[in-house]
Amino acid sequence: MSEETKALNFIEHIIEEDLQNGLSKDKLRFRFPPEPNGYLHIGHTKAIGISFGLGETYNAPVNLRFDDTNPAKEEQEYVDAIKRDIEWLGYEWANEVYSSDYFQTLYDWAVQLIKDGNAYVDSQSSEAMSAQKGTPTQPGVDGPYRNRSVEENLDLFQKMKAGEYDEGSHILRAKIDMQHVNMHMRDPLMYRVLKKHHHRTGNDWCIYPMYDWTHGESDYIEQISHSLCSLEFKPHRELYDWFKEHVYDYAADKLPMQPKQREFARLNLSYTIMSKRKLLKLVEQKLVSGWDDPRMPTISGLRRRGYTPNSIRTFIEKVGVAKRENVIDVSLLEFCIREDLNYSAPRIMAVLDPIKVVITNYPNDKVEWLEAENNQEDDSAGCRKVPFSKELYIEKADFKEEANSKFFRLKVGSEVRLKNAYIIKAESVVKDANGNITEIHCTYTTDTERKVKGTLHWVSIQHAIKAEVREYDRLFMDEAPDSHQDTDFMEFINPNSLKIIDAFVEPSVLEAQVGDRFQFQRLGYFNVDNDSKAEHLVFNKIVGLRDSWEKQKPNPQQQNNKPQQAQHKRPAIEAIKQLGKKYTNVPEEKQLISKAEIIKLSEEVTYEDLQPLFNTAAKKAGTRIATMIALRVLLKNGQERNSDIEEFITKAKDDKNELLVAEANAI
RNA sequence: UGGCCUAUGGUGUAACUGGAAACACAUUGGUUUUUGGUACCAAAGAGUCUAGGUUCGAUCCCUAGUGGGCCAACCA
Repeated sequence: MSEETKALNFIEHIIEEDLQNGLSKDKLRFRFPPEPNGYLHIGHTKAIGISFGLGETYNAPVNLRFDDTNPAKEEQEYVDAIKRDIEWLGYEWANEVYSSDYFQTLYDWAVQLIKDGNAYVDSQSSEAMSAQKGTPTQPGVDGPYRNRSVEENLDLFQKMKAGEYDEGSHILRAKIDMQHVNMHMRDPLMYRVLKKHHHRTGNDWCIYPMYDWTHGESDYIEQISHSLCSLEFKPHRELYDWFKEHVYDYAADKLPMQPKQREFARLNLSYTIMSKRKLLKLVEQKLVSGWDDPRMPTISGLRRRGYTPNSIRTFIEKVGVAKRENVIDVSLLEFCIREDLNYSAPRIMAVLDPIKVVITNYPNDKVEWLEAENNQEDDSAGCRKVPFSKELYIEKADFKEEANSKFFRLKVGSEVRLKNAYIIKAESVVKDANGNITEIHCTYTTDTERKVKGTLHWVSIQHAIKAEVREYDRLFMDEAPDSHQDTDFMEFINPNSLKIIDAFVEPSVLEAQVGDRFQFQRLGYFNVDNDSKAEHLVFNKIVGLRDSWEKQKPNPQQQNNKPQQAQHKRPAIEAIKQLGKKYTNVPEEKQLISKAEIIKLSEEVTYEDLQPLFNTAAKKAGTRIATMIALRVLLKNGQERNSDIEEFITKAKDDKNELLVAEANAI
C-alpha cells in the first residue's frame, strides 16, 4: 500500500524543514493571539485553523493568548465570546494566557534595554515624532531626546510607571535607526502612558506596552516555536527579530527557544467584509440585530445561522494556505455546509409559499398518517408519520395551468407524486375575481408504483403548524465592498437581505429544539433560531439546495437563441479571455495589437458569451478591459443596453486601473 | 523617489532536490432517484504575467520589466 503524501502548505514545509534540521518535535508550540476587542469572524477561523490544526497534526500545545495591551478597546465580553467560539469550533487550547500576565517581565526587560542603551524616553508631541519619522520613501531624522543619559531615561521611565506623567507626555522607544528603510525600525514605540482601567490588571499600570514589543516577547516567554500571522505583519518581522535577539541576552538560559514569525495571506470572502471595525459599525447602527445576526460573517453569526463547526473546519481546509491575495467564492462555504448537512439533517416537509390543493375524490374527514423516511442518506435515522387529508398546501411555484414538457411539476391534466404519499392529477382550478388561482382541484390514486416524473412536497392544511421562516440574502451587493477607494462600503448594503416568511410545516417539528437543523425537502437546510418558542417557531434558512432547475429559468430565451456553434475551432471568447488576461502586463505596443485583435474577435462573439465575464474578479483588470472592448463592439452592432451592462460599465469607471476607466468612458 | 511580499483554469490550492500541470469548488452534459437534492460517470476550461538568461530539459533557479498587495496609529 503506497501511502499518498498529502500536499503540504508552505508553513508545513517550513516546520518539516526545521524538524529535519534538528528541532525536536516536542519543542513545537503554537498560539492563537486575538485581541479581545471584537467578535471572531470567518477570517479568523483561517488563523485558528492553521495554528490549532498544526497543533493537532503535530500533537503540539497551542496557547490561546489574549493580546490585551490596549485597555481602551478591550472588554471581558469579547474574551468570553472568543473562548465560546473557539470551543464551539472544537479546538482545545493548552493554556489560556494573557499578554497582561507578562507586564512585569516586559517592564523589567525594558529597563534592561534602557540600561544597555537600546531604549530611551522621548518627550515630544506625537506630531513632532511622526514628522521626524519620515515616510516610506524618505528616511527619518533623530529627535532631540534620542541621546538622553541612561540615568535620565531610567528615572523618567520609572516615573511614567509611577503615574507621575500625563498621557501623551512621555513614551519609551527602542533606539534602533531613524534612517532605516523599514519604518518599523525607526525607533518604534514600546510604552505609552495610559491611565485606563484594564480588564485584568485593574489600575495597577499607568503604562502599557505596544504590540510589537508585547507580542514577540509573549511568544518568547511562552516558547512558541512558530508564530503564525497574516501578511500585513511581514514588515514587523524585522522588529520582532530585533527585540527577540536583544532580550535573548537576558534570558537565554531559561528561555532557549527563539520563536519564528511567518506570515500567510488572510482569508477574503466574496460579498462580505472582514474588518472588525466595519462589522462593529453594522452592529452599532443596528443594520443587523447584533454580532450574532445570521447574516454576519462572525462565527457567532454563522453558528446562529445554522452552520456546523465541521463545515467551517472543512471549508478552512479546502481554502488552503499561501501568500497571495485571494478572494474565496462563498459557494465553497455553501458546498461545505450542504455536504455536512446532507448526511446529518433529518428531512421534513414545509411549504413557504402556499397554494391550496383539494383532493376531490378523497373522503372529507379522513386522515391518514403515512410513513416518511427521516433521512435516506442515513439508515439509522428512522421514520416518522406525516398526516394526509383532503386539503393540502403545495408551493405556488410547483403548479402551472399550462407548461411545456420540461416542467416536471403539477399542471392541469397531468400527474405528479406527492412525497411520501399518493399520485395526484390536477383536474381544474378555481379562480377569484381577479383571475388568481385560489384552489387546485385534483384526484388521487393509491397506485403509487407508477412512474411519474415529478415529486412535490406538501403539508396537510388542518395539521400544518405555522412557523416564521427567515430567509437571508448576502449583506452586500458588491463582490468586494470594502475595496473601493471612493465608495464607502455602507453604500453596497443590500436592503433586502432579510425576508420574513409565514410558512407551514409538518407537525413533527413541534418538538424541535433551538439549534436543531432540518432539510425542508426540496427547499434547503434550516435551523431553529434562538428566538423560537414552542408557540411560535422560528427557522433560519441556512442555505438552499442546489437547484439546477431554478438556474436555467431566468434566461429562457438564452437556450433558443444560442447558435449551435461548431466546437472544432477555439471559440473567439476564449481567445479574448486569453488576450485580456495578459493585457495589463504587456508593453504598450503589444497592448495595441491585442486590442485590435480583441475588436476583430468580438465580431464573432454573442452577448451570452460575454455576459459571464461581467463577474470577473475585480482584481483581474486585464480581463475586464478585454470584456469592455468586446462589449463596445457588441453595442455598436446593435446589442441593447441592460442593467447588467450598465452595472459592469459603472463599476469599471470607478476602478483604479486607468486603462479600464478609459475603456469604460469610451463606451 | 524607497523597501518588502506576490503572480498557475472562473475561484482557491498543489506539483517532493528542475523531468508529460494535479485536486477541490463553480460550469456543462449524462446515469440513478418518491427531493430538478444526493451519489456516480463524463466534458470543457490554464500550457503557469512579459522579455531575456542558465540547462538536454524551467511553474520551479537568475536578471529586468509589468500588474497586484503591504509599509508613516501613543491600534493590534
